[in-house]
Amino acid sequence: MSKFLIIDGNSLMYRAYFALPDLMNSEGMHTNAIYGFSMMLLKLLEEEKPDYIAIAFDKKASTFRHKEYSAYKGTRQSMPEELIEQVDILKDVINAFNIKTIEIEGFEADDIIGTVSKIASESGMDVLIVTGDRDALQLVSANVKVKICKKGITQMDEYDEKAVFEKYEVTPLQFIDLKGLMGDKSDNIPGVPNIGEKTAIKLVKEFGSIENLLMNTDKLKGKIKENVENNAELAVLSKRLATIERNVPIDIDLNEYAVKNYDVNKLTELFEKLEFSSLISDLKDDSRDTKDIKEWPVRDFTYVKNVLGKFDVLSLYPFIYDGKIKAVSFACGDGSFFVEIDDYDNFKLLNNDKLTLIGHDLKDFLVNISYCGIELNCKILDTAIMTYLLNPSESNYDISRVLKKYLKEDLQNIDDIVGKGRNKKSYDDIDKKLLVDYMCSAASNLSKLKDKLMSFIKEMEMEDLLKNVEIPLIEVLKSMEVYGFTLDKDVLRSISKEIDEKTDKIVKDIYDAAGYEFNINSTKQLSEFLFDKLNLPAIKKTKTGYSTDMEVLAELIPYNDIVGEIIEYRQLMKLKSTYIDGFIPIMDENNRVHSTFKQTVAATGRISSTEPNLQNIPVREEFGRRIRKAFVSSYEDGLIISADYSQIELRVLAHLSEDEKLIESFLNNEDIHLRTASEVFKVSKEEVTSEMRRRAKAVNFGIVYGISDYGLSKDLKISRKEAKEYIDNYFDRYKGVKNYIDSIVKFAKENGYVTTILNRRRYIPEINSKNFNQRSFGERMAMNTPIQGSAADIIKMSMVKVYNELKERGLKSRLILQVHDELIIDTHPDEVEIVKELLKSIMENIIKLKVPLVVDIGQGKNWYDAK
DNA sequence: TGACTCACG
DNA sequence: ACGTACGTGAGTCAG
Repeated sequence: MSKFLIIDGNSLMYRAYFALPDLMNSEGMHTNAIYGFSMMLLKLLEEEKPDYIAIAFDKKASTFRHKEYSAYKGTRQSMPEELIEQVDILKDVINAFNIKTIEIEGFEADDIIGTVSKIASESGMDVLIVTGDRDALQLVSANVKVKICKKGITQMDEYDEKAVFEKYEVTPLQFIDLKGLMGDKSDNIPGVPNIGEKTAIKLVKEFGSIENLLMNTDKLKGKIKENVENNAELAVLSKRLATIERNVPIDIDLNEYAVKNYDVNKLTELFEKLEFSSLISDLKDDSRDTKDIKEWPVRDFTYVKNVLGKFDVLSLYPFIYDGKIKAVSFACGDGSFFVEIDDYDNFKLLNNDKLTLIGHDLKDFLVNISYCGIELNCKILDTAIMTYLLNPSESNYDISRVLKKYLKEDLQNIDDIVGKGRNKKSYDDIDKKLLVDYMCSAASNLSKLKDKLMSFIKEMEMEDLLKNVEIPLIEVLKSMEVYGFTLDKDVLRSISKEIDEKTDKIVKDIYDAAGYEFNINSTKQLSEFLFDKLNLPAIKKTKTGYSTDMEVLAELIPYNDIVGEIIEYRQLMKLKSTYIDGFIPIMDENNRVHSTFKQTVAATGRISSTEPNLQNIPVREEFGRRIRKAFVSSYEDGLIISADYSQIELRVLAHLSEDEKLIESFLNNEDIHLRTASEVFKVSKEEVTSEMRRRAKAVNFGIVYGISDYGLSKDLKISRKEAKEYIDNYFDRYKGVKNYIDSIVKFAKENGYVTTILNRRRYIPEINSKNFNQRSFGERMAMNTPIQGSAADIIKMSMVKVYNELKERGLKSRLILQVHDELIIDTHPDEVEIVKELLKSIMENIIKLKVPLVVDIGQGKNWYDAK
């Protein structure tokens, strides 16, 4: 926990002045207060090692207490001449220590200390108050301690709650009552006449507070009773005067009080003038010790420039806050340092093709600066992606987790520094020291992390995958994100209107049928309507009640016409909320939406798309498919060109399994589902009906997913027995596939993982589980991952090549989207033919498999027409 | 925040 | 006997 040291400057200055003999330098200047103060400061810094420090001073002005009691501090003598002449120099010394002072018009140091200690302790710091005044004991709490000068200038007593109670037998807050009763000569607080420390302690112990005492004076007797009763008002006033104000209206940024190295040169110069030779030698010793450890590694871009002249590998870790890069930490052979960002143009310094930038999630950073027009041509390496390759099933690749796992480095969690949700701090409120520490340790560990990860990657033979696919893909995805997909708002609006009209009618019908109004979006209320009101049969249960999903509703259609309307309502609401209401507000000034593509999320190696998800735009149903009419080219008269791999997963399966029949089918460019139907149903291809083909298609899907009779039976709504027959027939005809599936499951059981064509690896610990479900799940993953993952490998390779080819040829057309087996190019009208040729030749030839890869190209003025 | 539902390959 | 098809992301409700 951070420690905030706050010093009562006036109090310590007086203490030093009175405790030391009258020292003078050769110029005849009095120096004892400065000397003593400096001694105390050095000692405190060394012993307490605070993270933050501030020194409070009284401000010469009438304080609020004078307004209440004109005699307040009336007996105090004015400051002696010999001390006055030291004040300004002392403040120079403090300044050279790089310590900030706090003075506020109208308030005493006490009140500043009371307020600052409250703020600091409330923000979770430990506070240590140093003063010569016992009054401060009232500020002691669980995380506030007070150090009080005892004798001379070096001896101090430290008080926590327990120590206060042990010594004075009252709580810190009762200290105020104590002073209210006994008064204080030095502050001229009157108190109650004839009540001294002894009596005051007795009374506070017995009654708890002055207020309670005054309500119970009947329990007192003799002189004490008389005195208290006659001076009730005085007691209350005294208490108020003795109470340290803890809510002084100050606007304070605790970060500004982070401990910094003192300015050795300035301090030495001052001490020389003051002739504090012993302190000068202390100073030098200390500064050597602390310099390395406590160096405040905050630099600017001039420093970055110097570093870049010396090193060709640089680690970078940015702090992106509210979409802006607020700061960056760098690390290189010279150590690590932190730079606040005021001008993105400074990043142009990194534009150097000899430079290798190591980062963790570099795309975030590159996208961010790209929006400001800055493109870097340096080489890059990304430790997040490396970690993902080593194990793509992790739930996240936060830097703190990765460093802990691979380097056993403990890094504070960034959420603890910045805060989360409604506790998120404003940038200025973030503890700068923690942030700098966090970022510098992140950056300074990246290079070591990279080495470690690289050794594992080489061991697993994933170096090619990393260097030829995943790393180059960063720039491709960055470009896709920054470029965006252009939408036609009018198309969205007109579909929206159409949906509104339809749903208005449907909602009325449903309410009429129910006889009451309810929220159709609520599964709970909908199931009450369906299963209680209409008494329809509840087919499926969920954890929380009866299911109302599509499968259930479809079966309920024959029972009541309203069910059809409910289904339609659901579909329309989904379209409107997700694809229209969800998209319009995120369009930029050029009518584009910018998705974020995630490279480290899908365990199979696929990329995913978020905010918005452009990989699930409707296509299966005609009405929803019309949404795609809104996805247009950014160019006047430009086209959307779509290039999709035909049956890529089954082709991959043919390649991996080397199944003769499957290979033959693809070599002959057959209708694959038709062929499967003729095999499974043991008829000639001419005899295959559309229903048979539909079922065979489901069987093929099942094979890719890791087949089970249960899953197939559910999908086709046939008996498990029948499903099992299909599967048996399939495996009988496609023996190569059967062998492959058996062998991949066996491999996974023995090795604990499976791999793809490019050696991408996924661990499957579930495969040896004793739990049947877990184990079956593992087996299906073992079957599906090499297929889905290899397809992902292939299209990723194509993306890199298509992107580079468009770039090298200086074409205006852009790769803007990937949907697992499909690439979308926003095509300039002059480049339609070249783009189509380029796509087809690159994608079909990106890798040589045992079957050909076939790419279908579509084009149109929008995505709908590009099919 | 988790559960449900549904959009895609 | 067991009881899920593989991989994702987003909107909505309800507690």
